[in-house]
Amino acid sequence: MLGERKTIYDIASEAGVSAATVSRVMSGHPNVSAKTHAKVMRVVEKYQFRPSSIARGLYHQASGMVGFILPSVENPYYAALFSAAHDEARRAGYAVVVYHTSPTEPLDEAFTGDLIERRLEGVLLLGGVVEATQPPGDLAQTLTLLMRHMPLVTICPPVPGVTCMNFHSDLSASVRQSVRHLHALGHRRIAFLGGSYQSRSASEREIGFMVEMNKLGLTAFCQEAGHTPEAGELGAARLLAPLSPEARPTALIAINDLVAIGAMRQFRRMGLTVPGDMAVIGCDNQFFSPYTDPPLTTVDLHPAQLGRAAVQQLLASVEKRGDSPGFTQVKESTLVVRESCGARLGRREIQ
Amino acid sequence: MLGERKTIYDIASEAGVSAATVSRVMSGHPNVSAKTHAKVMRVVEKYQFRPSSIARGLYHQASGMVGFILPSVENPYYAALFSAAHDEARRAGYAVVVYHTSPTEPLDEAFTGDLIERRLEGVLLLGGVVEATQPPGDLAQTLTLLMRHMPLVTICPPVPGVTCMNFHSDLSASVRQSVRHLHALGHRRIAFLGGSYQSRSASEREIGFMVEMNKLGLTAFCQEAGHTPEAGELGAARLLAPLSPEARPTALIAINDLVAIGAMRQFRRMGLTVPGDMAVIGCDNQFFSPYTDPPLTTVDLHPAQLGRAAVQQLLASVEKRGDSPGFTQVKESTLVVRESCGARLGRREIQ
DNA sequence: TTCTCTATTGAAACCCGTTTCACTTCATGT
DNA sequence: ACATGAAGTGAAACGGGTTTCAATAGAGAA
Repeated sequence: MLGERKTIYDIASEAGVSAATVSRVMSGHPNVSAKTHAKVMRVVEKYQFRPSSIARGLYHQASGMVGFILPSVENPYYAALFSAAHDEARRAGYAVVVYHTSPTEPLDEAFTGDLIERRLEGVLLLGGVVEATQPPGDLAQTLTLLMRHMPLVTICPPVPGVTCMNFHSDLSASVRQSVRHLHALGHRRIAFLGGSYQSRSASEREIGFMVEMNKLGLTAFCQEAGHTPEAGELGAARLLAPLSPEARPTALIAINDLVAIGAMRQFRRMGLTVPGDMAVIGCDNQFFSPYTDPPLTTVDLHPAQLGRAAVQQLLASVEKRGDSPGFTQVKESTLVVRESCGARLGRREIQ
Repeated sequence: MLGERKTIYDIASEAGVSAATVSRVMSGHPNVSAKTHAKVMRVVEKYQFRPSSIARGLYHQASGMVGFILPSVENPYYAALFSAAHDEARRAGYAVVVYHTSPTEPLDEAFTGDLIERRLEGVLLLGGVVEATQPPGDLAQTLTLLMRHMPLVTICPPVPGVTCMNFHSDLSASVRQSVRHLHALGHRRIAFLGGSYQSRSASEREIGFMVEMNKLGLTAFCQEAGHTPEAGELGAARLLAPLSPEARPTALIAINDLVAIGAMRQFRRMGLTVPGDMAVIGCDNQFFSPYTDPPLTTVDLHPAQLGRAAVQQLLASVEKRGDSPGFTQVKESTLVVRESCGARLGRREIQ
């Protein structure tokens, strides 16, 4: 059934015209007589002929494709980012090539070499988890080299040493907002859970937490953990294990909603109620967050807006066909208040 | 900074050799003297030269790319499927081009035309939600036409009228297993929530439900709904609204875990406990399912295995370069028992 | 020293659309 | 009837690799 590939020449000779004419018909060029158009279209439809965009790309020196690099699409935050960015690129007629990075597939020169060989017209780097899997200096060098071949837009905290177009959420501000919200509710003992110092996106939040806690004159509880529910569960246990019930924090800010649901499970297991014994704030406002018990207070980073803006910028840069100056644009985040952090009125009121 | 594109001829003349020699060096052809190799590599590295895979593809008539079509990557089930399939394709050296279908972007001939023009070497169709957005007859015709140009593997219930390579989960069996599990726990009044008759994946489950309920001599409660938490919440309300407390089902099987968490939220709102007043079983064993309260009993369809097997089959077919016979392979599913469906021992024991 | 064989290398054709440029028609104006 | 111009069409060059085939150079054999 797989038909032998027809070329524009096959169509031309069967229709009794030249290849140039077929090309004009296919691309909707106006200077073709109605009669010729019909003759050609008959043959085109007979074979379901579609001109090869590979050959076309060779001539135009444009592949019509952009690349998206992301750590994993299984994290719903990246899925939301990816989905919006994808739709935006498709709407503009570009095909989207996806690349997952992982510890076994670091973003090195072998990796970017593939993007360059395929002549992608631009690259969008989604996500800041990447850098944890490889030496940061190498990443900067690899990206800078990549930028010699195509425009690059990143959606993550700026990579030190890389000057490119960058969109990201003010993660530090979002955590500070969460801290102030909890403080206003009467919480004084607040913990931060998740991330690792290797990850820029995590350390940015952690620093924001420290800064705000310090400003309020409070002692910060910090517990490193990963970015998954499992890590949240384990991290919550580690956080509380050495503390007597009176010394425990009364509120917890998780690095994301995944870690938050893990922590909440641990709290249930320990017999702690949310928000009574422990208020919880997550981050990312994922689809499941309104459905946790209690519904999770969280921070919406507006990934869809971020993804769309980044792609628009990328495509503008692609179509300009020249160097684009690097810049950084910060997107505001929004605290979404639900029931997982109530006012501090319970029996363990502190200070 | 965007360097003027170097070609193999530029490299050749600067290195003082012919283009053929550069080509041989780039592709690791053995018959090149060490001296020539070094001369060429010096220039290649100077310019970070990478041969255009577009030009190479033109000659070889192979793009080195496969396409994945899926309704949305925001549903974690598809994300898991996609992720595994992606990694498998990348491991084999193929680039993955993603296409979302949606009501505004139906899988019609304009859509597949893009795949054909780009000369993708194979297509993987992930997901059975697609068909709800367009007339089923058109879908069959479109896919059959597409198969004239490239191998097609689908991961969803077989599309009527399309003979292609197909992998899917036995959704009917998975629901029947859930019914039997609930029956064994003593439940007699069981409801099915979610999906719509337009979706094959949904109706397959619904039929499985009916068949098993009938076999057990029980009356089936069925409530149509979508595939999202919102739909689950609304559907659960609709299901229970007309029923007196005594007439209510004691257990609910949701079409997926998303619908299940929506329903569970509705039950909480109505003051019903899970599993005390209402046992719940979901489907898909999503990452959040162990973290609901109570942890959700669900069915694991092993999407990663399904995705990998499908891609292996697709690539085998691509590399064979000939027609592949259609077939259907069914993947077993596994009931994952957690705490959202306990034994029927409570005050509302029925029959 | 000369012949033979093999390792290396380059010229040219090929893959398949696109576009420029020149040429042929045919219609309109005079 | 003839000039002018516009519309329609085809030949050929181009884009950037790959591969075949022929040619050359250098090594080993006689």
